[in-house]
Amino acid sequence: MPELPEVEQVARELREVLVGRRLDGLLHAHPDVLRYGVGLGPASFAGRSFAGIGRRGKLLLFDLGDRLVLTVHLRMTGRLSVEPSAAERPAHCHLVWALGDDEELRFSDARRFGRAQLLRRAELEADTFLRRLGPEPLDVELADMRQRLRRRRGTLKGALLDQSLVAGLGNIYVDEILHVARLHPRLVAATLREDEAVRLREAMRQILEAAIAAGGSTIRNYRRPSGELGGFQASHQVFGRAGEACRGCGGPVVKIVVVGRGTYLCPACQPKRRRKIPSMRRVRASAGKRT
DNA sequence: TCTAACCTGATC
DNA sequence: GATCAGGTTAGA
Repeated sequence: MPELPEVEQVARELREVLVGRRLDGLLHAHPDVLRYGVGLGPASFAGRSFAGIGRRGKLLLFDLGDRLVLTVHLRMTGRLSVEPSAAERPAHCHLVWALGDDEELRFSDARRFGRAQLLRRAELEADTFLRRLGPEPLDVELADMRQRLRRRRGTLKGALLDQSLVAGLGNIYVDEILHVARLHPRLVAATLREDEAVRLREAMRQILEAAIAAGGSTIRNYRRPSGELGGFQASHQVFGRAGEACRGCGGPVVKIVVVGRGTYLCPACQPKRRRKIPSMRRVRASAGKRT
C-alpha cells in the first residue's frame, strides 16, 4: 500500500509525536511480525526513547538511542498510529508499545506482510534489504540513473519498481511518473534516450514532491498515523482511471498488465515508440488541480 | 526475469 | 466463487 510519499508522511507525523518521548516497553507482539538482532528481545525496548525517525525508500527507521534502531516496513496494509491506551485496539493489531501518558504506539496490518526489526546499528548497516536499496528518487543524479537503466534488459516499469534501481517507487507512482514523462511502461529500460531520461527524472521529482505535499495517496487502505486519508489520489492522471478520459488529451486511459502488475496509461500520450504526441506540456497544471 | 507465495479483505 | 490489491522475495 504505501510508497515513498506515504511512508514519508508517516515518518513526519510520527516524528512530531514521538521524538524525545520515552518508550516504556513492548506490550504485545506477533512473533512473525517483529524480529530481533543478536542478543535483543522484548525487554530491550523498556527504558528507551525515540531519538529520531527517518525513512530510506519505503523503510521507516526509528532511532532508539544507544545504537539501537527499530525498522518498520508497512508492505501492503501496515499502519502505524499513536492512540490512547484506553482506545480499543484495531483489528489485526500485531505490535503495541507503551509510550507513557496513557498512550500506545500501534502497528496493525490485515495481511500481516509488514515487518519490524529491532537491530543494533552495526546489524542495520549489514542488513541486506537496506544494502540493496538504490538511491532516493529525489536525490538520484541523472547520469547515475541512466547508467542503472542501461544495465536493464526488462521493461522500464519493471526497472522502476525494482528497489535496487531507485528506492521508494511502487505501482501507483511509477504509473503516474511514466504518464507525466510521456513514456510507455513497456519501453525497454536500456534503450531510454537522454531526453527521455531527463523527462523521467523531472517527472519523478514533480510527482513525488506533489504527492508528499498532499499527504500521499489513499486508494483503499492507506491512512496517515493521524487517521486522515491522503489527498494525492484526486490528482492521479492515470492510476485507477481505466476507461476514463485522459486529462491531457481526452483519450481513454487503459489498463494493461506489465511485470505482473496492473498498469494504467494513456496510449496516446505514452506511445510505445516515438510518434507525434498531443501537447502534454501542461500536465503539470492539471496535476495540481482538484477534481 | 518471471511466477508463486506470503495473508486477508474487498469487489467482480 | 473467483479475482484483485499500494510489496517483497524465494525459487524456477
